[in-house]
Amino acid sequence: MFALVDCNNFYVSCERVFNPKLKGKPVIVLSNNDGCIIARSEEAKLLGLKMAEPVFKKLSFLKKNGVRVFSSNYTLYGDMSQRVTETLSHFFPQVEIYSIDEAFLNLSDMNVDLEELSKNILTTVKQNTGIPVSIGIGPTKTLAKIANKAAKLTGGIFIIKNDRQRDTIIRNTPIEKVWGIGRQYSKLLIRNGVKTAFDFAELDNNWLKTKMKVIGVRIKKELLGEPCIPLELIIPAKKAIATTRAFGKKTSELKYIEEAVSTYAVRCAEKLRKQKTVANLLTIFIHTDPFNRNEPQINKSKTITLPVATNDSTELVKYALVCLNNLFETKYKYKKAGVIVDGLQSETSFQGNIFDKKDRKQQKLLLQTIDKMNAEFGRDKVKLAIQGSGKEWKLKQEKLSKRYTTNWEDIIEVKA
DNA sequence: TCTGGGGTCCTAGGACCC
DNA sequence: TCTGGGGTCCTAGGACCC
Repeated sequence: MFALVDCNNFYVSCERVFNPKLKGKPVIVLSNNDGCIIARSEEAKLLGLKMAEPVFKKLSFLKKNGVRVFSSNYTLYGDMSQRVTETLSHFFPQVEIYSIDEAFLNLSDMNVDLEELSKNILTTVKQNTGIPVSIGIGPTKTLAKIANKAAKLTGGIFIIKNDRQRDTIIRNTPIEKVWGIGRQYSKLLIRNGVKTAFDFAELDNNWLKTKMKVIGVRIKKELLGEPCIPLELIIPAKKAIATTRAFGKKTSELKYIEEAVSTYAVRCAEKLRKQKTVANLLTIFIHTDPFNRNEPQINKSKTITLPVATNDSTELVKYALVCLNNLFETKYKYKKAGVIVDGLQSETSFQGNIFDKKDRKQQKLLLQTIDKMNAEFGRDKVKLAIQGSGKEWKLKQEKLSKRYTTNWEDIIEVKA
């Protein structure tokens, strides 16, 4: 059996842990740049606020209904996520961290009453971290996901115990709610009369294979209780790393875009060094604001193969700027840029270049020192001059809460 | 005025190898 | 009139996830 533990309205719950006044009130958390609604408390959902809704369309509504609004605070959420995972790891040897707010558990060798176990998890996680979670249990990951959805309506726990229960629950699961069925497949399936997970499980394998390839067949098996997706216990190294952002305000100035792109490249280099990999492909993209129909639009990208795979900030910045200058045209107002590194290989064993005469030892030492200083004194305390101040393009984050758990200055004070 | 960011997997098709 | 067979690797594009 698999369990899926899912934190309820995770980002909102994180905010509530440190600000109990938010309990019982409608609360939402916004995406980067304070753009869209990406987390909602139950009260906010009841008000009819939708996921991914642009917040500017709702400003007066939010005010009228006393909705509390927060910018996303990933430093806080990341740390809280780790605390939840730690608690789960005490219970179980086999935990797969599936996302920032979800974990799969393997319950196969657990000789205990699942109901009791689930209750225990619920209360312990709540006690240790302050975060409420729901648990869905089923014979496959796909069914555990479905059970988890049901758990949200039944007090936090739902267990699919036998085939009869499985049949009932998949009959009541709309096809678009199934893990792995997105918008496009939903449309296709509904067109073909497949409305529920149960309908899907009855489909002919050949039809499935032509329409949805191996993925479709796998989902069908999972829905019928045959596990095809194993627990991933080791977090695999990333195969690509991206840093992409919309600017706080639009700009036509190459200088500012250079600052932003350099900063994104440095960020990618830092992420590469952290997982001890080097990249040999670099992609830069820039584009205008796709929502503004009145302005001329442009959306360009350029990918280059680096002469030697690297995680050196200065080198990535150098090539990123070459690409950018290649793409940039003065007449547009740019809204977003991004840097993506690809073709990642291990730092210690990658394909060299016989013409490369550069001494990399010295440079590596320098980068390690910078990483250490920035870890201690704060991001970008030591940075490249080209990165600039960021005040022309940095994110809008007007409703940011404190970093309660990772920053001494933000720690909560108790007055007695 | 204002609409997020960061990933993965699968497949088809072309280039290339012996 | 007639020109092999069996592979791998890479990339772009489309789907998905949170």
